[in-house]
Amino acid sequence: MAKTDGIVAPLQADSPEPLWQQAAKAITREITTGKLTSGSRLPPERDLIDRLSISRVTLRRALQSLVSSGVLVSSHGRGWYVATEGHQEFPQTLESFSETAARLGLTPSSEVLRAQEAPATLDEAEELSVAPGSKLFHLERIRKLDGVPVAVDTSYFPAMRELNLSAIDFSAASLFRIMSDAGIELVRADSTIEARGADWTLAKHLGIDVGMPILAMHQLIEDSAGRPLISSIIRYAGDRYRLRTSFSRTVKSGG
Amino acid sequence: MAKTDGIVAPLQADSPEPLWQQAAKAITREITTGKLTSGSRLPPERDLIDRLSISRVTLRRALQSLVSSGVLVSSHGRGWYVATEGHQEFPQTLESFSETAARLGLTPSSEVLRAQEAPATLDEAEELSVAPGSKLFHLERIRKLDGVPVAVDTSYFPAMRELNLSAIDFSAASLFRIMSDAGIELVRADSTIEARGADWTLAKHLGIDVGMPILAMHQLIEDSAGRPLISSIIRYAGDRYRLRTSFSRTVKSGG
DNA sequence: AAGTGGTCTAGACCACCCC
DNA sequence: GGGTGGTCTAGACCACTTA
Repeated sequence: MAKTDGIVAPLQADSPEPLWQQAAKAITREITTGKLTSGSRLPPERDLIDRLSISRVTLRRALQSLVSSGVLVSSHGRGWYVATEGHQEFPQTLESFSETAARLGLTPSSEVLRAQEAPATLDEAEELSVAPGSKLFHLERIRKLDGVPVAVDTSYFPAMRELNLSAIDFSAASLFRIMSDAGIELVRADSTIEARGADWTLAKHLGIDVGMPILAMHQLIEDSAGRPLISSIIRYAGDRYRLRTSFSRTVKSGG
Repeated sequence: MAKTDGIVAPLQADSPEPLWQQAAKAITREITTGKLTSGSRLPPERDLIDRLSISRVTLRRALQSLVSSGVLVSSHGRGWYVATEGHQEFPQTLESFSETAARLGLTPSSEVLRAQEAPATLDEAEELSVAPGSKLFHLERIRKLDGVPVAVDTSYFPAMRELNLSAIDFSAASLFRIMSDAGIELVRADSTIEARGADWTLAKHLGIDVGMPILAMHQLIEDSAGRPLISSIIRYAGDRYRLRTSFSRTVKSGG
């Protein structure tokens, strides 16, 4: 009975990170390491609170956060289940470039046009809430599918030392992955999406004519505290890409 | 001191609706009726639990739900505030046409191009999971802001009897409102967004040149059981509209 | 120091599922 | 009936803000 076959409990109460977040991560870890497979049932809540040494309310807060990230689903009277690929709800999550590539069976690649530090202009500084003139890292890449140019991605963000930017091969790296590895959590992206005509530069990079339709998405990506961390504009050739997402409508007050 | 100047408490424990939802609605009501104005501070949590006769945990669940719908914001140590226009977080759902109009202070209107029943084609039938040849209602409208044509909205959906379609003035009606009034809940919309060039018809309706950039969003709107109910394509003039939303990224394990 | 939101607990009761 | 998730409570302690 001392056999803790499954989720264990190294949660620490003195950490600045709330217990429920630690619990959520502990559960996620069981899934990513394969100890809990897709579609399988979790131990009952009353077991988990013992193993994790937290209260049921706290555990449920962790479980709830995993529901809203689409990792778990609950079934009243039956139990908690790891979300299956098909059943996976992605409320408000945009399919990423590499996810799209995988879905279509195509190989994604990048051509780096620019990867350097530069002092922030007034506009850039205001957008990211940093001091004008402070160091920003600018990254500009052509994104390709099976070698065909599909989009131009232009991003900038504060050149934080812990990112170790000089060591990175941006033709392969994912910006989200880099940030995540540095312990920086990106949780929200305020986005605007519009259609424009291609300007000369963009037309050249994408191999299309000037004036052809371009799908432009601007995102201001924030951490959990709402601090803006990355500004990004990605411009897709209109006839080569399509954004996919699934919106869920909020249940407004019963007017 | 018996003066309950503000939020009162007609919550009923025997209702099928959870207490925290009732509480959330009660608070929303105070805002929509103007008793709590934009930017103003709410009474402290420990007051509210007395007035509403609920526990603090339950109240906080209600408050939290209003945060995620962008109605309230909290400030540690200071209090709860009604979200202001400027502080307004991006909608977690896609901002609707009329919501956008309201945000910009413009008057939305519609010109009806088509509003009639027609038998479903094979493609239409497949998309909505109905029998080919069954009655679909087709609605096509030009959407305007302050009289300026901004988009063409083309939708079709099964001609359900309970919708009472012949009695509706589609130049003013919202499709979502009609469905909601008929007791039909629209909860999810699988969406694709792309940029195209305007064809001749669209150019004519929007008063722009052929080939100008168009932002086209296709939505397949589903009820809570995942049944497709409405297929809709809305095509915006690229230089007159911009979609706004806020994506949340799943918090993956801290690997 | 007082007031306020943020986190957490232990325990209760209910509704649903399956045997 | 026994197991499971869903809701709710009363009370505690902590962290931040304001004076």
